[in-house]
Amino acid sequence: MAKTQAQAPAAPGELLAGCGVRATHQRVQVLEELAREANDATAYQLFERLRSRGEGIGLATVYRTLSLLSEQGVIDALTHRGGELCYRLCSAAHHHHLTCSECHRVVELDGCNLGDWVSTAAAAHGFTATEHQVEVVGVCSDCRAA
Amino acid sequence: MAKTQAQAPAAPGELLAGCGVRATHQRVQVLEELAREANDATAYQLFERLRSRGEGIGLATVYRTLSLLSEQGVIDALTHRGGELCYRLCSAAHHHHLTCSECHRVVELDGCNLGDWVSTAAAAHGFTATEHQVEVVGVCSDCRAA
DNA sequence: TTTAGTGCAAAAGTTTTGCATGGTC
DNA sequence: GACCATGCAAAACTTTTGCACTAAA
Repeated sequence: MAKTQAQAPAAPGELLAGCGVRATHQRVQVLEELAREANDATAYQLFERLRSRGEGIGLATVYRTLSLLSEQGVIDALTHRGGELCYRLCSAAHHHHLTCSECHRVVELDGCNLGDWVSTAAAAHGFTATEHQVEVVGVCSDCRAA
Repeated sequence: MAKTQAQAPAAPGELLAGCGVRATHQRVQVLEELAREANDATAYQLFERLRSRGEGIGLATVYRTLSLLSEQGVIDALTHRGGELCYRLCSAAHHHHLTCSECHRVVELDGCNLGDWVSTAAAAHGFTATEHQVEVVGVCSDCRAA
C-alpha cells in the first residue's frame, strides 16, 4: 500500500486549491477550526472561537468562507430542527448524518443504499432525483445512560 | 363505505382541539392559509398573505402559531439548503418530502421502508433512533421540459 | 370568570453589503 | 501587477419578548 489516502483528511491548502479558490490565511483558519470540532458548529460559533484563539478574522469573512466552502462541497451544511444552520467538515464520500438529540453529537453514516428507492420514488412523481439527504435523530449511548 | 376519512383533510378546528389548544380565529386562519398552499411557506410569507387578505393578525402570532403547531406535529417544518425554515400542512402519516430545485414544488413520499436500516445504522453507533427524515431534491417534469 | 391568546412595538439576534485596504497567485 | 479576499461598520432581515388588552371555554 503506497498511500493511506482513504481516510486521511486532506490538508486545508489542498482542499482549497482543489476547488480553485485562493488558500488565504483566513480560509485555512476556518477549515482548521472545523477540523477541531467533532460535531458541527454555526458560523457565529466558529467566528467566536477563532477570535478567542487570537485570530484576527472578520465575521463577514467567516460567513463568506462557509458559504463558499459549502457551495464547493468541501464542507457539509446541516440544519437542525428550528432552522439552525450548522457546518461540518466531513468525508468526501456520500454519507448521511446521525445526531444525538441530547448532546448534539454527530456521526457519519456510510453505506447509503437508498439510491434506487429515491430514484424510483421520484420517478413515480415525474421527478428526476438529483440529490437526497437523510437526517437520523436519536439518543447516543452516553446520553441514554445519563 | 361509511366514511371517506382516509384522505379527507381534517377541519382546522378539529386539528386544534385534537392537540388540546384553543381554536382561536387566528390559528384557524393560519391553518387555512397553509391549506391554500400546495407547497411550503415561511412564517413571514404566511403573515403577508393573511394581511393582504384583510386578516388583522400580528406577526408574532403567526410565529407563535407555527411553532406551536409544528411542535404538536400538526404541521411539518422543512428546511431548505441555506437554512430557510418553511412550513407545510401534510398528511398525518409518516412520509418524506420530494422538492423541485427549480420551482420548489413539494410532493409527499409515502411508503417509507427505511425503519430497519435506520435502526440498524443507529445501533451500530450506539444510538437509539427516535426519528428520521429524508429530503429528496430533484427536478419536476414541468421544469425539466422548460 | 378564569386563563390562554393576541397585538403592538421594542429588542435581540443573525446575515448581508459597500468600499477602501491588503494579500495571493 | 492584477485581481481576489478581507475588515469594518452599517444596513437589512428575521425572530423573540414584555405587557396591557381581548376572547375562548
